[in-house]
Amino acid sequence: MIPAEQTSDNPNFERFQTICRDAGLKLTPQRLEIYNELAVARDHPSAEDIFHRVRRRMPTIALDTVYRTLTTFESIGAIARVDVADDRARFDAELGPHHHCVCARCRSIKDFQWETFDILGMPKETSAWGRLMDKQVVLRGVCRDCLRKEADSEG
Amino acid sequence: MIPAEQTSDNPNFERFQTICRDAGLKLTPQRLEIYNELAVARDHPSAEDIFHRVRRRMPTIALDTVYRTLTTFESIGAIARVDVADDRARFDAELGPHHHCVCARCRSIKDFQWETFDILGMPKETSAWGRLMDKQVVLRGVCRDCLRKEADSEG
DNA sequence: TTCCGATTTAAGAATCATTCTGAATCAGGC
DNA sequence: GCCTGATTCAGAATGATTCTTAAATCGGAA
Ligand SMILES: [Mn+2]
Ligand SMILES: [Mn+2]
Ligand SMILES: [Zn+2]
Ligand SMILES: [Zn+2]
Repeated sequence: MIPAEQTSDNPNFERFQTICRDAGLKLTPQRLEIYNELAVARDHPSAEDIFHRVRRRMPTIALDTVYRTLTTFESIGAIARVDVADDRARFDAELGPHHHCVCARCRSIKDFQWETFDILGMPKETSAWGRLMDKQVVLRGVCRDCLRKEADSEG
Repeated sequence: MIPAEQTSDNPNFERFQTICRDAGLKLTPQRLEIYNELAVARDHPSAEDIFHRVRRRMPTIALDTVYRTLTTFESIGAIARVDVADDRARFDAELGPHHHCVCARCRSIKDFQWETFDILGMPKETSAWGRLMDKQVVLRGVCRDCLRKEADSEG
C-alpha cells in the first residue's frame, strides 16, 4: 500500500492514536488515511470530500467506510462534527477551542481564534440551564472570494 | 375556517405583515397559521413540528406547504433558520440578536441574552474574512431535564 | 506464524428530511 | 361570472446517510 502522507508531526495525531487505542479500535490503513486527510484539511470537509481525497491514494476505499469511520471517530471524541448546518455534515480534526466563520454563499467554514471572548467564561444568564460543555461563536456573512465574484458579475 | 390564535399583540406580527406585503406575498390562511404557530413557539420547532401544530386547527394543511412557506418566509427575512445543525432544520420567529443553548441529548434549543458579549463588536481576528452579517454564540451541553433523567435512570 | 474477531468491500436497499411535479383551487382584477 | 397567476395539495422524486448481507481481508494477540 502507498504510505500515507506524513502527519505524525501533527500534535493531534498522538492524541488520535491514544484515543483509538483506548477505544479498542484497530488502526487500519483506511482509518489512518481518513484521519490524516481530515487532519491536514483546513476546510472542514464533508464525508464525500474526504472520500474523494482518500481515494487518490487508496482507490478502493468505499464511501460507506468513510461515513462509518467518521461517525466512529466522532463517537470516541477523536474528531468533531461542525454543527453550523448545511445539507451535509462537515468534520473537524481540531478539538481545541476555536470559532468559525461561515459563508452564506459558498458554505466555506474558516477557523478563527478570539481570546477576548474565550476569557469571558460562561454567561451567568444560563447558569440554570444545565451542564454546559462548550461555548462557540459562529459568525455568518459572505467571504472575500464570494464578494469578489459578486462584484465581477455585476460589472 | 376556525380563526387563528390571537397573536397580533406580538410586536413581531406587525413587522411580519409589513415584510410580506413588501414582498408581494398574499396573506393566505396557511401562511398566517404557520407564522402564528412559529411566533408563539418557544422551542424552535422543526417544519414537521409546525406541521403537526398547524394541523390541529387546519387539518388539510400539507407538509409541503409548511416547508415551502417556511423557506419563503426565511428568504424574505420574516423568520430565521436556526443553524445549530440537527438532522432537521429548526426555525425561529425572533429576529433580534440573541443566542442559543443546545442540548446534546434531547436537541432542545433555548434562547438566552448576553449583553456582555453583544457589546464586544466583531473580532479583529476576522476583519479580512469578508462581510460579516451576524455573530452568535452557541452553547452546547446537557439540559436540566436530561440531567435529571440521567440521574434517575442511574439510581 | 496461526487464528479469530474486527473491518472492509460491493451492491443494494432502506431511511428520513426536504424538494419537486402536476393537477386542483383560490383570490383579485376585469 | 370569467380569466390569470398565485397558492395549495398529494404523491413522487431526490439526496445524504445508514443499513444489510455475504464474502474477502486484515490487525494484532497468543
Ligand atoms: Mn474548526
Ligand atoms: Mn432563538
Ligand atoms: Zn463564500
Ligand atoms: Zn435535553
